[in-house]
Amino acid sequence: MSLRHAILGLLYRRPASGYDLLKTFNESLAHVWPATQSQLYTELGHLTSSGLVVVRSEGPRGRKEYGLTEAGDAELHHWLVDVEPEPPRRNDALLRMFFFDRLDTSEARTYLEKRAVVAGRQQAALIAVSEQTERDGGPLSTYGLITLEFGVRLAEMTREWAEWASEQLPTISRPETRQDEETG
Amino acid sequence: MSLRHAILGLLYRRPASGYDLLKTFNESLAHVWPATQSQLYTELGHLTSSGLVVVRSEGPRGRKEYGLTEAGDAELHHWLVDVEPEPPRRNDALLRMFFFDRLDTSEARTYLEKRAVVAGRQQAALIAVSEQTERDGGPLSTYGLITLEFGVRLAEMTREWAEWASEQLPTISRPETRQDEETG
DNA sequence: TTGAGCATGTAATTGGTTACATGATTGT
DNA sequence: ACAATCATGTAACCAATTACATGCTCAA
Repeated sequence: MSLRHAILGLLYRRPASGYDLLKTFNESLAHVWPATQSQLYTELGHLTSSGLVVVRSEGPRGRKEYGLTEAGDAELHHWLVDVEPEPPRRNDALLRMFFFDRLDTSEARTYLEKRAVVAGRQQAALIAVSEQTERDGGPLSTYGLITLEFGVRLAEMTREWAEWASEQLPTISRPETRQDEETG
Repeated sequence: MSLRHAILGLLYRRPASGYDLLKTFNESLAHVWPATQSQLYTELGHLTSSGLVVVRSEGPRGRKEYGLTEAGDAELHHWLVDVEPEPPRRNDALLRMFFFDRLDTSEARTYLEKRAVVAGRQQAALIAVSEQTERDGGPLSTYGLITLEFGVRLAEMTREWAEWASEQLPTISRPETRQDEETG
């Protein structure tokens, strides 16, 4: 469960309220680890109970500003260096490929060409963000740029793969015939 | 929710019991869409209620063999061609990168070098599986090979990215200092 | 006769999403 | 006064994981 670590990581930089964290999640972390308002407030409660964060100060409108405790700081470091990252377990796009023998070749080709176009657009968008971040500069952006670069390379790889895949398709249209038929 | 579609896709090839499906999930689908025994039996119940699958025959030990209905077949086709695949939303490894300014350069380098090694091993393993599948042949393996190729390219890209990233690290060790400290 | 493998199901818990509910402050 | 935004919290629901629970069949 990395949500707790995402919160610890943000609080390491500066103390923040649930409301502040939500904005950061939506603006910066949305594409690597989305979280909802509901989740954040719940998790801040859990983190407080387990002593990893603490309410530093209370402000207007019931605002509670959280900060890391020493235990929270240690847990963040432990997670960063000692815990093996879990690769994503599920991939909707790849799951489909397993069943493409159900389609005829022209349907499969249409699908793969669309994947290539979408990946190309994604790549262009990420490059734009990347260049903007670079222009804005600042030493803190180093790791942001490294993260973005992964996205750029992933999009590029996906586009190339989809183009390659559509060339691998059998040239004759051969939708497999069902063995038997029944209406539920 | 793609589990239902994974089940439909497998049942399109041949009728199967929950037990059969579990084996196929563990052997073939584990890396793109894992599912547990519990999930499969529950989902087969839902699919039956909604008329997408039907019990074709019952065998020894209470075995129930499921097959697609016409509605199930239509739903599978609809999903394959009309529904945009959802890209994975969460990436544990990338989330870490956001917080790497908390580490000093040597810790970050160690981490990234390990990523590169792991990705390289992964790539080798997938190439081996790929070559074996190719040798075993059969027209049904076309899409299996396309899926595997994605994995190979992803691993390669990850390795290259991790190597590149470790070169981007600032040369001086500069762990950010905490602004303030408190024990919960 | 016994153990491996076949075969199904339910319960409890966790993590995530959507929706509901409420209210305070601040700038115009 | 009013709207925008700040700010927190809970409830219901869904998907996934782990654990619990039971029993049959077949081959050695």
